[in-house]
Amino acid sequence: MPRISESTVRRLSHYYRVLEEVAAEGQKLISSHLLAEREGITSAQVRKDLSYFGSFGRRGLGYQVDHLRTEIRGILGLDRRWRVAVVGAGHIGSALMAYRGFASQGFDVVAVFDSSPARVGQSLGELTIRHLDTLTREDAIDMAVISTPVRAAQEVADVLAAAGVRGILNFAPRKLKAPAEVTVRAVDMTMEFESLSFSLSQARPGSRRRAAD
Amino acid sequence: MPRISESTVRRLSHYYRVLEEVAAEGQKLISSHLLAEREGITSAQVRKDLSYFGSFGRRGLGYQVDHLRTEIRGILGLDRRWRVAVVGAGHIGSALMAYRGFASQGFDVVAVFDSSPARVGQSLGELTIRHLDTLTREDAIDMAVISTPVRAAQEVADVLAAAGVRGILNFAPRKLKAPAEVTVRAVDMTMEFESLSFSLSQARPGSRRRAAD
DNA sequence: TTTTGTGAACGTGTTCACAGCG
DNA sequence: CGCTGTGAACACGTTCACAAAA
Repeated sequence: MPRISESTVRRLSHYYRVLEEVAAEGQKLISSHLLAEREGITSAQVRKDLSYFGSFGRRGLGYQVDHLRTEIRGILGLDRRWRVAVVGAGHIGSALMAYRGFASQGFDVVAVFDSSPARVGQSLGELTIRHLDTLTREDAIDMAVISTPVRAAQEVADVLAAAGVRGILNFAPRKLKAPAEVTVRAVDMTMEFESLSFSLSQARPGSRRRAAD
Repeated sequence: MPRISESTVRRLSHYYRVLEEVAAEGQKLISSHLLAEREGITSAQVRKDLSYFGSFGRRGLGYQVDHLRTEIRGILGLDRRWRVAVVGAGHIGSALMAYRGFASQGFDVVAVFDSSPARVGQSLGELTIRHLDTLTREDAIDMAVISTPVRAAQEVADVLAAAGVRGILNFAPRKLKAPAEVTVRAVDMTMEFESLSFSLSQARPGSRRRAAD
């Protein structure tokens, strides 16, 4: 099996979502063309992505929805539950915890940490906010969300790595250093806004105020 | 000027951030090597990225921090202010509005919308929540954040496009269709978690419970 | 000598196009 | 004939390596 690109993984998530919808509609079979349709993807891309993991379709027919869904669930590691910690119980951290969708997909937020003495001990949802110092390997955290201020982010990442956390989703706008066995993914809102700003600036050099009347 | 890749724009954001820091430290000059250092980028990449827009450095010397910062600010469109709307005053929408960093970078949240009758009329920060029906071109919104439930997202995007909004940052886990003149960027938390799940599953086939002792 | 700016080489991901199989 | 699976062609972004300039 070749190395799987990040784009392929993202598309697998997408296929999985489509399969869930299609399954809910009672559809039994689906073609690569139909799987591609909703995204801006080609059917060849779908087939290529899937081919990295096996041959799941039947020539002339397409893919069996239930079967493919099970396969992708396994590939993505969604056939188990993941223990998630949120570090930084500010706005973003709280927003994430409030989002119900995660639990249904296998992600259980089992701990929340904050460094503010005022916050520690308070409850957030069904959890009590803890100080990060109390995190141990016994917590068996699989992945963590860093939603702290940027200046604390690297230190938090170090503590997490030391506690055996193997996946980090970083919301702080700074590149984090982490050991090779820790996967770090970043969501950088500032960058997203700046990308939009760039696109909007490029689109109509000269007229910058509003869209054409 | 060639088409600029998304990765280049993201790196420009990074360079800009580094330049801000370096300028604050009073540094006058910086080399491509130093600009690259903090990210996992090569110095050649930095020079190539910048070369798409002009020749900002001096051979043998490097780049003047202030000058380059001004140039990148212009390239990214950060030399003006952008009128931003938040649609969906739930957890994520509120979290974004509470984030102070945006205003300082030129992004002013000037309107918040929600469809819930209970929410409309309430105040959020310094703004009063409005129904999306009241959005007009007169609001002169440049870009909008969609932080509604997924089922409403496409309809919201249509309304935004019709009101002349030219940039959308979509937090709903669904690909949005929009006219060519509207730039859509997506932040998909579910996909990020699933990517982590994939990485963690791949890392140690077999042992799935926790990191090695 | 230092460091930029850039064509050329390289590597990686996407698309094409068709063989293979139902 | 349908549609998948896949090598080959292609497109695009990154890295190399060096000429040009300070």
